[in-house]
Amino acid sequence: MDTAPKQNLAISAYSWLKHDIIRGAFAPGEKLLMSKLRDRYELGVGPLREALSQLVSEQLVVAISQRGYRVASMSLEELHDLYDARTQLEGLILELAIERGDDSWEANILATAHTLAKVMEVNTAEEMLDVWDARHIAFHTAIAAGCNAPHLMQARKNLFDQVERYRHLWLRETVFSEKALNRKRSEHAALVDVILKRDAAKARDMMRTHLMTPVPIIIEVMERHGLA
Amino acid sequence: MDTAPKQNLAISAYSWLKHDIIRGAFAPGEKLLMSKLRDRYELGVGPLREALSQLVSEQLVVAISQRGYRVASMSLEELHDLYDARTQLEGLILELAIERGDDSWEANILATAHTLAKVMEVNTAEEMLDVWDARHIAFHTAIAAGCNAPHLMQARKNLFDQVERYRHLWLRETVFSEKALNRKRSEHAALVDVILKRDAAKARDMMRTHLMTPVPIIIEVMERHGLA
DNA sequence: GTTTGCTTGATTATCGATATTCCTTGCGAT
DNA sequence: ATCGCAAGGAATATCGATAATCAAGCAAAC
Repeated sequence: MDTAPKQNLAISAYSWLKHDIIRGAFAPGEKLLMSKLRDRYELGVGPLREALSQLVSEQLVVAISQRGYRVASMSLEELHDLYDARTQLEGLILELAIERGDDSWEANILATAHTLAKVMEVNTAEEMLDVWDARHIAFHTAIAAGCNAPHLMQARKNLFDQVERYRHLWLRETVFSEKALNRKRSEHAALVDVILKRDAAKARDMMRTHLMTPVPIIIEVMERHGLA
Repeated sequence: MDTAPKQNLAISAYSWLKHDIIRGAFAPGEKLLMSKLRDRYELGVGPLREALSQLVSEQLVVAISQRGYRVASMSLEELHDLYDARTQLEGLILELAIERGDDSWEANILATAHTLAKVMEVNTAEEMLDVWDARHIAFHTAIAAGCNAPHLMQARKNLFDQVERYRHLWLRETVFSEKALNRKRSEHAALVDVILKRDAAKARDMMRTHLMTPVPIIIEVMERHGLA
């Protein structure tokens, strides 16, 4: 059967708002007028407030009582803290995964790495970006999943959602550069190699370096866009 | 001036609901009828839905579209995963804190440890529980704060909020037992000692052991209460 | 010239009413 | 007896209207 989940408007509003905030359709710090949001999404204030409440929990939006909602601001300081936290957490999770991962974990890493390595047959540039990013995320998630700790994975996802606004700045620079893509390709191959050899210390260091490479590019883009 | 923050009803509803869920006023898995919540807190459905949305983000409540909200269930499986995640994360944060902590970090640890060690002059049993718990949390938070990574601290807090329902089961058993309290006291003293010596590996092991001690007690209480 | 207070328009916060969806129960057919 | 289905009751989801609050502009006073 066609099990159309029939989700309620608050959930839809949440998805759309999150998407638009991450993609930069709303500027950091921008006030989110209920009247504007009503027009844009054709929704009542009820569902909107529910969606915004959830985004406040995720720290993509800040609420000021009696004064509505604003998009969370971005700063170099937060960028550094986010990537610091993310790098440390991903390193921890990777060590656990190497300690705990089983055969199907290894198989999934190889499968997702393979899929990621051959993103070729795409049409438009936007599609390229979406496809590469989705497979890139799937690859890293497959690695992390070996830690066998759902709540650590949840914490990882929370951090990732927060960093995604910054990361998206980097993505546009990388995906459209053959050179940058090739560099990522070889980094991923080296990572897989070390992980399958279960060399935890080396894998952790490589992962940290790998995760940190976007930071200088993001800083450059932020300064260019006057965000810093 | 008396800066009464004048927070809106949704925020109040969030605090009350969270408090009541953690303290077990609503059973795990219990359906949260809007009509009942309306009566209990004397609020409209709007603020309630906003509060519940946030609790869904924190995974203390689950929402099923078109079918309302339920308190998140509890299980031995989740208990083990939560404590695993928490222990690993707290260990990571402690290592970072030992590497990065400065003089004022050390001072705060000593200060909060001292305050925790002498919880004596309390009146009622309930007050004892609240005071001891607050100081206990302050002590551990002071240790963690040395990592100097706000977003890791946020991830830590998220995990803590989720574990608090389980932890509360343990708290009632521990705080009212002079023997258990003494054991915690000496563990804390030993922890402070090792931390100030900046012995990261040993400190991490001790911290993990310390955090894990409640687990068997919680399992016992859960089985007694038919939660498992 | 700066500050204070008032007025007015704009915005948020909340509730009650309505529409939609879900769940149970009971009846009839197989 | 069991299954399917329809009807009624219960609960959720949403909107529009109203009340409460805030922000800007102007005027008068110091």
